[in-house]
Amino acid sequence: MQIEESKPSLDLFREIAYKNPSDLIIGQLRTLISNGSLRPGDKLPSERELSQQFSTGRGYIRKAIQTLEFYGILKTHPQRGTFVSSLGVKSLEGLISNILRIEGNDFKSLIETRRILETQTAALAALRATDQDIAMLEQAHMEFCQQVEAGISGLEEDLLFHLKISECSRNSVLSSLIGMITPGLLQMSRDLHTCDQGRYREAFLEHERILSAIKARDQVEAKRAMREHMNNTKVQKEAP
Amino acid sequence: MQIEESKPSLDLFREIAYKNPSDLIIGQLRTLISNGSLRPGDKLPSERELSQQFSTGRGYIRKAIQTLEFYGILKTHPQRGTFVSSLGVKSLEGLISNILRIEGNDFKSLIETRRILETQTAALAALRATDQDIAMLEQAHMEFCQQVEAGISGLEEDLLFHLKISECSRNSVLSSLIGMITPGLLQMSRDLHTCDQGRYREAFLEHERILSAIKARDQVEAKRAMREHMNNTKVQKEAP
DNA sequence: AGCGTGAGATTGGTTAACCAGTTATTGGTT
DNA sequence: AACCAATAACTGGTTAACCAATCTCACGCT
Repeated sequence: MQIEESKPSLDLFREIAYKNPSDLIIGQLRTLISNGSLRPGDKLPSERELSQQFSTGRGYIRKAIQTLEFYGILKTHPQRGTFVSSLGVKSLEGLISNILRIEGNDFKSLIETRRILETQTAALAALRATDQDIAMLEQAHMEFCQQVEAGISGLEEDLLFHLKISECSRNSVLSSLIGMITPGLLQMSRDLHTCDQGRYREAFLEHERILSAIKARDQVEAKRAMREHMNNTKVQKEAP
Repeated sequence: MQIEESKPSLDLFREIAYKNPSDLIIGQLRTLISNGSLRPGDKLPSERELSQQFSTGRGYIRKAIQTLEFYGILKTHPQRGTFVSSLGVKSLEGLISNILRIEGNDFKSLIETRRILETQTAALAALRATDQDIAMLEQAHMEFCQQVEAGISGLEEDLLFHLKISECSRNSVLSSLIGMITPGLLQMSRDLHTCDQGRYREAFLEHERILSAIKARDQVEAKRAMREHMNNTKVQKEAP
């Protein structure tokens, strides 16, 4: 566990090692569940008891519990106590390990996932967009166009166009997920200067195709256009 | 805004109205960004100042900041301050509204999203699974089989099988996302008794097909098998 | 004038204490 | 013995105070 040695040369490692205390607590809770000390449906010890059992502040216990509740693993009733979800032990273990792994969201996975989400979202948008939605989309597209014409990067407007599409999909989960993974990508994209200026004119045309497909309610074409857009947008990093 | 009226007949509404204070703060921060009071790159006022400006506890400020940081909108440096991400104003607005909408994760969206994620994940697993991965998968499948044979529900093992597949996809983001949406679905599925006992035998066979496809490294077949599995698993609620 | 330097103010991080509501216990009554 | 009520203990929710690291800025030395 004592990863923090004398050489802070690689800051990446330090950032991984310096996990929030609450993440450690989540891990501890997982072992408790594995041990069988905490069975589904059981009531957790009080926050105070946990805090002194783990010898840490109660705030971290609270945060860990909130995280676990967000993922549906715990359920806390105010003034009554916190309870383990009625899922099975194995499921809980798997889920928690998944949660812990959420930090190592690497680059390629982000891009790949975005590709998947956006592609499907475009198809759904073509299926479900209302006339009002399409008007919104057109406006967003127009703003992007203006930025590109003005020679500005238009990265934000690009993102905004995609967010609007996700809203048109009428799928709140998809929309949320895209909103979650997009900022990181955008940041990386900006840091690496992935897109040269000429790229944006292409992107504009691709957007236009996507928009047309959605307007025409053509699912397969929307999907295809978005997939192509994603392929072109892909960060050219390992390309020789 | 004053939704909480005199009639608490519909508890659903109360639950929506009783948002965490931090969510309200997130909304406030959004208006600050919209106003232009908070421009990208700017340093936020100190947590204390914010807390008294919003007349609320500092803990809620902290929680809101943490949430916004998780989504990549803020970046906080210990002992230095919290800063607005260098994304554009419009993007920030769009993202935050997305975050606020994250609560209303409805049913159909969850199922639809799961279908999308799992389908693609299966294809990736077929592409990337190592021999060791496949051994894991087979063991998970076997355990599911045993549960079904024993007449037990096997809901947990079912989930575990899918989680293992997501791990095989070698895509940390996809894996995380599936881990995030699965518990809620599982809970609903259990509450509604979606799957009768006979269903599990079918599910077992479908799992077997998916596993075979992955073993054969056949992407399209894995995708197809998983899609069929999802179609059959789909909650039959609005079916006549 | 220019540059260190150190005290003070300010920051996010952390902990302890307080509050309102629930639950368990205990004592008395029937 | 059985039941009920009042009280004490305990719960999560919330706030205020403390801590170490950092930054700012004025002062003094060169």
